[in-house]
Amino acid sequence: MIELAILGLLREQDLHGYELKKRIQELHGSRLTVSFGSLYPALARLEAAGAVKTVEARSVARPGTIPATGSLSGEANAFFARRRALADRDRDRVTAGRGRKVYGITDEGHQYLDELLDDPTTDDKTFPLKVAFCRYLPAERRLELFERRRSQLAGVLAGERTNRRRVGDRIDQYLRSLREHDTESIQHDITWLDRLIDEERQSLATINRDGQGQEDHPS
Amino acid sequence: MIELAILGLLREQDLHGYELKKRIQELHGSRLTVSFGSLYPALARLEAAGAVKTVEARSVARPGTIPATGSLSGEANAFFARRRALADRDRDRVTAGRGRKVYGITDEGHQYLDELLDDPTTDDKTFPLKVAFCRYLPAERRLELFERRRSQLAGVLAGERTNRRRVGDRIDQYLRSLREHDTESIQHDITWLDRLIDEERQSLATINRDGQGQEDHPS
DNA sequence: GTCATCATGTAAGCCGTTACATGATTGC
DNA sequence: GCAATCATGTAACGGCTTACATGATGAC
Repeated sequence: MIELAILGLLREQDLHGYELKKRIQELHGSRLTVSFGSLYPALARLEAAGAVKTVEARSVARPGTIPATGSLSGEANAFFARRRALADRDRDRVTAGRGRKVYGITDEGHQYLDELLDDPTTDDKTFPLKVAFCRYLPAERRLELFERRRSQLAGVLAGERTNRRRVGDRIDQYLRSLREHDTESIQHDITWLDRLIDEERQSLATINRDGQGQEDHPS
Repeated sequence: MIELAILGLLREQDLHGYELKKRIQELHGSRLTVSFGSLYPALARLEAAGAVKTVEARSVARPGTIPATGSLSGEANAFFARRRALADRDRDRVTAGRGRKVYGITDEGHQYLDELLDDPTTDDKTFPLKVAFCRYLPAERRLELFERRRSQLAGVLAGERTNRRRVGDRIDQYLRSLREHDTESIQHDITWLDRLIDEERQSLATINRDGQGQEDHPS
């Protein structure tokens, strides 16, 4: 779900395609790689659908300007962004040919992102991506997301146990080792999810106790 | 690589498509699912290429007969197989229409499987499948397979460390948790591989010391 | 006699890739 | 001025899925 990745990243910050690609890899440690051949058409699709729009027309590329990489706090970041914007205006020449196309998310895009996050599928590919952007979900739905994935993995584990009984022995050592490792990996995932769920429940309880219901939903 | 799965399974035992599908799921605990829409064309492709052949013409389906599921030792298994084969001959009627098509691997198929296992790609999808059938590799190449995967994962881990430095903070708690969990998962994989590599080296050393070089290569 | 399961196949389509083509900018 | 990297795009193709179509067999 490349669109989820794009919208999730754009929701935080305007970005151009090339930078988006890098950020997508960063999200999920190179397990999630997208090629330009799928990224650019996806951006075009999203633009046609009105979910994103070109924020800054083709302009001269100057690396480091748009991405605003770095660990600045909100205020400082905004300050430097303003300074850069001014500097940019002075130096921008629309040279003929290609330049950056910086995309931003629209209101429809926000809505679409919401839908994508709300979609109940939580497979191995989609779930990590949803976690990466689950901060944009209200706490209740985030909790549901974690619990849905947990029950799914628990199901797989149960299936493997009955499976092991069916297949029984007559299995070679490497296959056995692979299966054991699989089971351990899934258990590791479940343990992680349990921690996430627990933390989420605690924070929910705190919010309810203190009566600040909306605080977690910066939509 | 559905062909690897098919050939790997057929190398142990003749099977028909429907049963193959179930066995493929079993291999890698439902992470690897194939649909009939890809399985049957793949079988047709492999048959056209001469890698597999139809062992038993379309006959009446009688579950449990061909698959020979169960945990029987080699001799007992062979005995019952012979008994079943006799019974089958008596009862086989080629009813018009569809029945099972049981496939077996050919000499070319063995060769192709060898090539597939030898191919150096060890991505998340392919590697587990190769481990599932690595018993068909000579010990040296099996060791190489494990080491190749290990170094690949080590690379990912190194990349993530530098990555973490670049991105720095300004990362939300869920994304941080996701990344930490990713790192742990990869480390878990590496630990597993280290165990496999160690065992492989020990067994190789034993073989070399006892001078039975060929014993591990039932090709 | 009918329903679930077993069993094989085809067709349309989705989602992604690789390979190709183009050009701008930066550092040396 | 030349190479590496940044940057955007297109076209062909690959592999797999879903949905559809068909039919046999066994259990009740």
